[in-house]
Amino acid sequence: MPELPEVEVTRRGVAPHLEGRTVTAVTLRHTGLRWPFPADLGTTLVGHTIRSTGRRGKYLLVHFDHGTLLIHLGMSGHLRVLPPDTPPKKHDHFDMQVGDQVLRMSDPRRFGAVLWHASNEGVIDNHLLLRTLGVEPLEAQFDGQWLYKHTRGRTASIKQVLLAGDIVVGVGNIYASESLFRARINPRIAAHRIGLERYVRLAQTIREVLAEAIEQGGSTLKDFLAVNGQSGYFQQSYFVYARTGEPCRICKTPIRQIVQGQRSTFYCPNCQK
DNA sequence: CAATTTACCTGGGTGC
DNA sequence: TGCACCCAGGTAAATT
Repeated sequence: MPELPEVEVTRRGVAPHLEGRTVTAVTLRHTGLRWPFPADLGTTLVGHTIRSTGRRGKYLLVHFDHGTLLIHLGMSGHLRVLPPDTPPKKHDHFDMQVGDQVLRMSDPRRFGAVLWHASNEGVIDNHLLLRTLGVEPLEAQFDGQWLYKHTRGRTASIKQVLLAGDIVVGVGNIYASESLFRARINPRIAAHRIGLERYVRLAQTIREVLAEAIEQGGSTLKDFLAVNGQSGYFQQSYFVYARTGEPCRICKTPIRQIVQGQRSTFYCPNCQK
């Protein structure tokens, strides 16, 4: 499922095909995904030129002079750049033709989103879905101090607090488990009981894991495919995720799987204290 | 009131 | 072949 690295890999993949090009057509094959598609999206976009692309958390941003298109891949979405005459498949719900190519969004489970934020509604960071997000994990503001400061008074487990996204964004289920393993922190520990020293280590491993995953083209589990149709291979680097019962790569102890907040967590009971 | 928990959306995969 | 069930990310509602 697309987490921050997959979204960033997607952004880098589509950006050269989008930036500086003009939208010539929009095709919708469904009424919407998580939310209805914006009304008159074709009218809004056709004839307008894409100025740049960006990303906020797991939201892919396509900037125009008059507003920003927000694309969220949900858990099963992906984007491809294709020749416009490519026949659409069952779950290809959204096409945006740019120049002589088409940006096509497929999302079988339709947990994703395509939204429009007009410039006259204010800066994109004020968007209802973006304004409550935590800091970007790869930007300078995010460090051990930041984690420590914002976890005082948080009694939930560190795993769930990472996933919540209000302190730091983009750390989904896979990378939360992987980061905590590398930082040697037990995912069940209450966030407010973890000290500054361990948070410095955790911030560092979160940065490392995400940066590595981006370099390796993201992970491919189930539905995620990179823009060129090839899969990433970060999943080959997993230490704990989806390795229930398999020996820890460090100490050979069987990897344990537990449920926290209705989500699976994977960890090594020996390495992570 | 802020933090936390629960419910919800969808459809592919699994197991009976 | 069918079908109940599970799981996932992120939001909103409910609860503490």
